[in-house]
Amino acid sequence: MSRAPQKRRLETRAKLLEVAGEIVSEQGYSGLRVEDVVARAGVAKGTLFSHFGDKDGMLAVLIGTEVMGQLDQIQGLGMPESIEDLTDRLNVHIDFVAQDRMIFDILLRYSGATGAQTDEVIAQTFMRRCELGKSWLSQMQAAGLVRKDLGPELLAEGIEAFLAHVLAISFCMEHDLRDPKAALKPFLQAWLSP
Amino acid sequence: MSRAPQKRRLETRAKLLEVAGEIVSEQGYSGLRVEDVVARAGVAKGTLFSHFGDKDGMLAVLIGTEVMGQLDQIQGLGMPESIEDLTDRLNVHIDFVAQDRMIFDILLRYSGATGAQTDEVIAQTFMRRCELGKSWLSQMQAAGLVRKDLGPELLAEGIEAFLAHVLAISFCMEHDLRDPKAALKPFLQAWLSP
DNA sequence: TTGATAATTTGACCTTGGTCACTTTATGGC
DNA sequence: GCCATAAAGTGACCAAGGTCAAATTATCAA
Repeated sequence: MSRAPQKRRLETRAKLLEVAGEIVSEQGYSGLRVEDVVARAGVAKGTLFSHFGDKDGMLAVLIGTEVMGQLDQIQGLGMPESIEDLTDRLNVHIDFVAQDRMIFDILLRYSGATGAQTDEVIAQTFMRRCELGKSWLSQMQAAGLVRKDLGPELLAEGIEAFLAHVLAISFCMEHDLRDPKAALKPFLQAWLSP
Repeated sequence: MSRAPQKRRLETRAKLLEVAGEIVSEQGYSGLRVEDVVARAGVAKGTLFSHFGDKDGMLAVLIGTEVMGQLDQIQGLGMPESIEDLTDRLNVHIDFVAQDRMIFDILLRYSGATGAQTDEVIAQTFMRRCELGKSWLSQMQAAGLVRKDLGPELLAEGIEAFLAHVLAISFCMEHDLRDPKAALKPFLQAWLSP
């Protein structure tokens, strides 16, 4: 049983995240260097690792926070009026992830985490999006907009699968000819139509 | 226009792959170190990079070759007799990928490659599995075993999406409670049933 | 206040993938 | 065979993430 973190530690953590966020907004996620972060934050390298475990751990917090904000945006919109409407609500997320392969990799690496560690922001975003999907889908089922022969949980998870798929494809194509947003539509139509 | 590679180069490449394969069978893909490979192969470090670009490039060849062998196995079996039969044929692949997260990462990184570079083994495996899926699915459609309202191409790609999804999930759970092979079944039943 | 204990931070050091100017080796025309 | 040129290979060097014993700072009971 460990004690609560001291104020100093919380400040250090906040400073690291603040500085890292600045660097990301200047140079993107791929341009982030641990050395740069600690230099700007005025702490030693080891401090960063004691806070986040590794570089990916820190990126996970940054990215998870960002995705949480996006979910806040979508949250209030209420039940989608159609499958297409539902699909369109994923565009914010697709645009965000598609901008940098590193985002996709980090999301993939931290998407599970069993939900045991409640401090894993990314795992929380997945759970939250799934819950949101479930809620929307069961409403849409009731309204006859979505097939009823499958449970909303399976449907929601399937959407996650297609979402990841079109994003993965978009990174594979060197000169990405394929637009992930357009690619998602036929899958969700096929998956959700009554 | 570059000339054909000299015999010496082909030998060096073969030696590197042979040695790397040995190390993998001893220590797994995650345990592979570039230093070890070049030491055992008796070449300089730069040589490896001149052959494969980077470490992942060499892993891609190793893994791609392995997957090709698995496809050879499945190839001859002919049209699956049911959706469950089809699902079971993916078990070899699932078992292989699930053994080491690095395999999954490499597959994801190289799965596209536009098909432009014909030397990319992994891109070829994806195309081949998709073609195989398409062929099976259109036969199964004709036999009334699979829904006919969607084209075999979309169905095959959807299977890829679910396959990647259950594998991703299996890596996320720390003490992987979920068996990816079992997890795949409901998705494919839902996706393919008439 | 003070000393014991735990939390936090430090930075020298390590590991490992990757680079590139240079050397060695092969090839083809004369 | 001899030389010019390209292919192949070399290894010292670099970059960047990650480690950990030691030092510093906070907390709290006596």
